[in-house]
Amino acid sequence: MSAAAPLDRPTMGDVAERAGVSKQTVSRFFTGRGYVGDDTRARIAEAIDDLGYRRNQTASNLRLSRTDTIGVLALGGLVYGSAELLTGLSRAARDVEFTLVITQLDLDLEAVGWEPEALRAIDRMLSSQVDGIVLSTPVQGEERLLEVISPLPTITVSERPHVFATSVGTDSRAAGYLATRHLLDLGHERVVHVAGPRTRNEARGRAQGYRDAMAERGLPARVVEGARDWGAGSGQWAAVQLRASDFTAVVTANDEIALGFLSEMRARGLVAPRDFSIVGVDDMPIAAHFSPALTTMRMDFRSMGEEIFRMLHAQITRGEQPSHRTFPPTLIERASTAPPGAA
Amino acid sequence: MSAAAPLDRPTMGDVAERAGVSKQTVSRFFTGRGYVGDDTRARIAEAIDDLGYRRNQTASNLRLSRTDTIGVLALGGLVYGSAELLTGLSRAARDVEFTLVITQLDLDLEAVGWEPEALRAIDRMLSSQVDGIVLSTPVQGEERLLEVISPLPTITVSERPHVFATSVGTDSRAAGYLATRHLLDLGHERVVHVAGPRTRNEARGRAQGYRDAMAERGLPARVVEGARDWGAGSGQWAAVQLRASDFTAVVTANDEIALGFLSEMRARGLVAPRDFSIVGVDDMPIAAHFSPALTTMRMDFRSMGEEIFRMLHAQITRGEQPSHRTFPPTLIERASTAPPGAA
DNA sequence: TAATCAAGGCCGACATCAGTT
DNA sequence: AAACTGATGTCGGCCTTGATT
Repeated sequence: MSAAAPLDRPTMGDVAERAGVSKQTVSRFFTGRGYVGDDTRARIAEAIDDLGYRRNQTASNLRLSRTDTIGVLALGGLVYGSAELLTGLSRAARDVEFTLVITQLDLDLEAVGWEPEALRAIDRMLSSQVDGIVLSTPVQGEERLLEVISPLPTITVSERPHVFATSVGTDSRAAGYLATRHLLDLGHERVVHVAGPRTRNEARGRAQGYRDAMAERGLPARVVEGARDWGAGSGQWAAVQLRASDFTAVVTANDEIALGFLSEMRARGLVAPRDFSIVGVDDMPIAAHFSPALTTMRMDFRSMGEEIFRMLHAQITRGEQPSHRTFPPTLIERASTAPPGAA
Repeated sequence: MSAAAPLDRPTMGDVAERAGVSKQTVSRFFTGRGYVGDDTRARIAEAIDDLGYRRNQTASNLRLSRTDTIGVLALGGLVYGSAELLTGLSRAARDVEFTLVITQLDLDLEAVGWEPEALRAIDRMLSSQVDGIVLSTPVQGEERLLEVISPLPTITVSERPHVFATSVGTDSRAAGYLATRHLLDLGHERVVHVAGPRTRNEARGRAQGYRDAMAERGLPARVVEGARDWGAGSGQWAAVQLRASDFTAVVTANDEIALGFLSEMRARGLVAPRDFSIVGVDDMPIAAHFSPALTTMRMDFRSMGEEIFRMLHAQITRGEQPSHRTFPPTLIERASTAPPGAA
């Protein structure tokens, strides 16, 4: 059993020899820095074609101390938001011929001990000479990771400004606030909130927005904590904790949790919006197909991903200073909300 | 506006100088090839710590013509299956300290003209000296991509064996077949199939399995084609095409399509399993929270991702020959299926 | 003989600078 | 002076060889 035979790829020298020029000229052909005559250019192009030559990026990386690569550290599962964010990052990276090195650490962030693993991943990225790093999961404890990364250009997905890094985030507080306001404006007073995983900044922000909106009206807040993930199971579990008399409306930390909540309530014969109103957060494509179609806060994760990449790229290539930006959510009204007692 | 100041990282030479040894000794310290005395080892470790030294991976890559990196080309959206697959790949890669370079091309595979973009992405990966490539989306036309990649170790996610590459896939035909059999065994005879995007091999496999099962019983097949993606909208659209008298049961190409179908039927006052039975494919976590809980074919994409990586790694490090493997689906019975006319 | 370490060359592309027309 | 090309050195680890204890 032996390793696969090394592929003997042609080098610039081979191309040069075949084209009857020096390898430096071939290098100029590729980089565009310096003159290459039309005649020479044609011969080089032909030689490249004949040999099936392809530039060795690793050699270039070493020489230039630049890889045109950014590292993306995605902590936790690839749920809707993170997947969309990755899509946005990918698209923007492709526009400027950058490559994404994605490390997904599917760790339980609610448990302890995920940090060493994350630090190892960052260490590997730094070794690989990535030009910048995106820390794509807002989570308690990210500050320590950012310190390690600095002074490399860094962006963290976060709602609050950071010292070491540019930060970009959805405005989770606004999402929670606006969702709650929507229900209050419909006339609901007993509104509860089903929170997301407690170590996630996004979950905390949404809960805070809910609390602020309730406080504004002088109404008591009631938050169901205890979600271990962003899944429907958490919504089902939360529904089990509540009695129908406890509330007339619910704001859930995201759409999937809303689905689980709806499903459990339906098992008890309670359907929205007849028996209660419900608002989710995210506006996943499937939310429009829930029964009833879900009113929710749209978060444009994809655009955010694109913007994140562009800001990081600006830091890398133009030395722009760290800054902060948030993306506002939008209320999407569907069938799951109505005034209380509308039946 | 100038580019960010280059970070002057220490090199092995700096470490060597500080530790009072030669850089070759420091290299041995890292690679483990050759002797390094305990005394020297300790001094080197200290110097590394003092300087905050980190190995430059790009230099190593160049010298060794090996990057411990594999490229992953993900065509189309990051839907449930592909996201789970990535998670499996990531996990297995981490076990052996490999890095994933993921290129997600969010192209419309139903449209023409996506191939050049895919070829460019592959070209970039080959330039970066990846040790192997995973083509993670089963799609019509992948053969041409595989030819370009060869003779680099390659795995494609596919249900059928390939000439150039190892292939691993879910058994979509079996999924379609078993889902249909389940309905037939319950006593249904008018069973229709809502197909997925037609350029996807998985969609075709599932449809074929459905047809085979129907043919086996001498029953006429009816397939609703026309889905442009794997989303719930496709299911809703399909439901609009059908009259209630057309069928007593449905097999949808995946769970999301089933959700859209359920939602549209409910709008017409028809609910499963009272008025019709329905089976999905994938067993997304949310499927258990649909109303009714969805009977579906579980596809273990995550394990498949892990296995894919391991097979590719075996090819890379031990020169194993291309082979083929499929992962069987499992029927998960929930509340959406019942004998016909069970109401 | 085994353990330990250093000197020099090499991977492949690119920058610099010198040289030619 | 402008257009064009080639020789040499460099990026930073790692391998080979050989010397010393």
